[in-house]
Amino acid sequence: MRRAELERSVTAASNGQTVTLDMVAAEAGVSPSTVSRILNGTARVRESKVRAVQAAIAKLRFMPNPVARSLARGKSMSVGVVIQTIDSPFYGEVLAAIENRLTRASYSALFVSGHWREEDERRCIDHLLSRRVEGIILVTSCLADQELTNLSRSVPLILTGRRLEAERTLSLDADSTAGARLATEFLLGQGHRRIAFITGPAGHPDAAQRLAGYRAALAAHKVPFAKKLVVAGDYTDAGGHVAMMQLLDSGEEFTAVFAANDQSAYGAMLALHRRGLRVPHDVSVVGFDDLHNSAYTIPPLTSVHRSISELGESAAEAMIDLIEGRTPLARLSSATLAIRESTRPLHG
Amino acid sequence: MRRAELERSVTAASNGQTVTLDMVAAEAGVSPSTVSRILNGTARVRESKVRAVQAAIAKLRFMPNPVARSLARGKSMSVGVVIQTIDSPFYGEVLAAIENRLTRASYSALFVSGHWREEDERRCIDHLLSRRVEGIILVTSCLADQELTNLSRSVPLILTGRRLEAERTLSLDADSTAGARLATEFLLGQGHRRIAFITGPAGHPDAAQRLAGYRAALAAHKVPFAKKLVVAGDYTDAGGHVAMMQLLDSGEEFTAVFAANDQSAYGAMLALHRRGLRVPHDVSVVGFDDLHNSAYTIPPLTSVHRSISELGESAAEAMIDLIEGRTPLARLSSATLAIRESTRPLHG
DNA sequence: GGATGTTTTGAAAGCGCTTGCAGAAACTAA
DNA sequence: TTAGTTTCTGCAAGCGCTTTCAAAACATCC
Repeated sequence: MRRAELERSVTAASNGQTVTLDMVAAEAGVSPSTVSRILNGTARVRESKVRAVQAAIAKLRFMPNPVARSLARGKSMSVGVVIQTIDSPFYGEVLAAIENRLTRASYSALFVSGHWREEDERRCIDHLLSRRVEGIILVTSCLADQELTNLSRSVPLILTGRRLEAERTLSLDADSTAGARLATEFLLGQGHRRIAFITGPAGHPDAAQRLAGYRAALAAHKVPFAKKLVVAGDYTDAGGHVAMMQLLDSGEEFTAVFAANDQSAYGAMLALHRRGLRVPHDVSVVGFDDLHNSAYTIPPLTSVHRSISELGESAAEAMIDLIEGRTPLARLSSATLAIRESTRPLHG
Repeated sequence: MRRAELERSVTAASNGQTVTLDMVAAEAGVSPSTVSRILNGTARVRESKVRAVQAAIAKLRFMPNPVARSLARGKSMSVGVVIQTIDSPFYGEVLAAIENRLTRASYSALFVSGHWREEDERRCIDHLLSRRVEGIILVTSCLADQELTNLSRSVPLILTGRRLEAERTLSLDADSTAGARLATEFLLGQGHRRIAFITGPAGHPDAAQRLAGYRAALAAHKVPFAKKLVVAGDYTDAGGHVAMMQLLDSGEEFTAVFAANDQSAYGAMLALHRRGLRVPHDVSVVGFDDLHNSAYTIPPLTSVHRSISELGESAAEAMIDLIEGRTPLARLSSATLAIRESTRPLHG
């Protein structure tokens, strides 16, 4: 049977001439329309013909040409996915999920990366549009609301990590605020009062939410917000490292730090390590995103977990709904905290 | 001008009716063929008409429909990219590079993941084939040589991390053997003699190369190969962790460990940490791939570096050459060692 | 058995763009 | 000015599939 599979692969592929629907029709002794109808189930066809056609299809190993199909139907069966950097663990997971869901619905995904540059992103979107994608999923975007609103007029949109009201547009906001609050409250609950925060890139809505969550938690616990404990990061390891160095240099006291994402936390932990501070003994660290890798850092990182693949799946699912005229129902399970070894009670 | 850009975006997109080449022709007062010729530069056209057409195109904001174009030309301008898991830092980097290069040549990439399962991979390939991709880049593959050879008969192939002779096929072997040898020799040079090795998944050609490189280095230095020092990993953090635990439990002595990839090394380092062994004080660790993250582990990991994005770019470049009938010249710069803080001279 | 109502089916006209072919135009040469 | 070239340019026929429309085939009923 191993042999058989091979056989199958070979013939399916190596047949020089491409088999067309017309050839199938000829072989089965029916008209092309009939074949098409059988293929798409768009009309009832006599059982005997169905069988004849199916036999012909099998014999010729016919595969409908999606390009022709797209042209005829005026639909491309593809959706664009804009991310900022493909090579980040976070985006990787999202993409995997999107691709997976989309493929199952026999759409295909066109990935493009905007590199966090407005201009690049605009070019990417134009590229997608010119490829006639039927919808665009923006996993984070640098563009202004106004511009996205306009875009939404020409193609359905899914936005993640951002809120926007527009026609045929769904914001799939993972509500980072709540997650950030959860993390901060956890630290507070462990007795920490001087909790530093490493931010995400300025101007990034999602990053703003995380800061907001941090502040909300402090406020709720009547812990004064100390501006000096907030240092700028940019969601990268390097940024987290620099931020922590700055913080340590500032002489400000703190017993815990909450980083706006895991990568920043990695950088921060390294900085602490270099300065001879131990995690969690001297400083507790919490991250956000719970990347796969975070269970294997030293020490394993406590982090806000928000099924990333669920986010991707939901986005894809919603996109399909939007394209096919249904009203998508977006429900994301809320964030939880993966508690590991990078945190400890203050006076434990 | 911010305003102007916006304007542009809007009109380009929101125009309800799709503008077709025929409309451009009408507007410019020429025949569709002429417009097409101007668009593709397939024939000389009177200067005055060229201008008229360009004006019409600009006025109508016409964008040629790639689907129609594909159908007419019989080319899809898209290439398939098969990887195993999209959500791994390594693949992420490769993809980014491939996407980047391909886009520049106005091809688009269709990514699919095979999840390390033969069957899945076969399905993916069928999917790509049915989408009429003009070539397939296999960033690692689970399939047998024979099957790939067959596949190569229907579409040009680029294989990375694997060697295969077939028509219209190029193996872009990053030569892991040399890299592995480099790493091992580095450890030997530092005085280590009992060097453990955590392998990649069994049956994976690339993993086999890494083991071969390790053995070659030992042999070259007349250090006996100790079977007991080789433990099975699977390229994941978890696998590396288990492998190291096993190794420690085995009671075998060693002063250094070389992991077949960075992720395994992360897992191994965590295992060492849990057992109270310090890196590099008690055990030196070397990884392979030099993921971005490896500069931020604790301690930062010494690792074999092989510009991943170069690999991706070259693969894409070669694919384009193959598709367009040129003979690709594949040159990959050789591996280097990124020396960081996870290793130290044995009697330093 | 013919009228009437239901399926089934095929012919043909696209979808938007490319291209071979041949006539029209613009030039050259005589 | 005319025949001979060399350029342009339009016509029309696809690319492979979908879909409308109406004819064909079959079933139903009085």
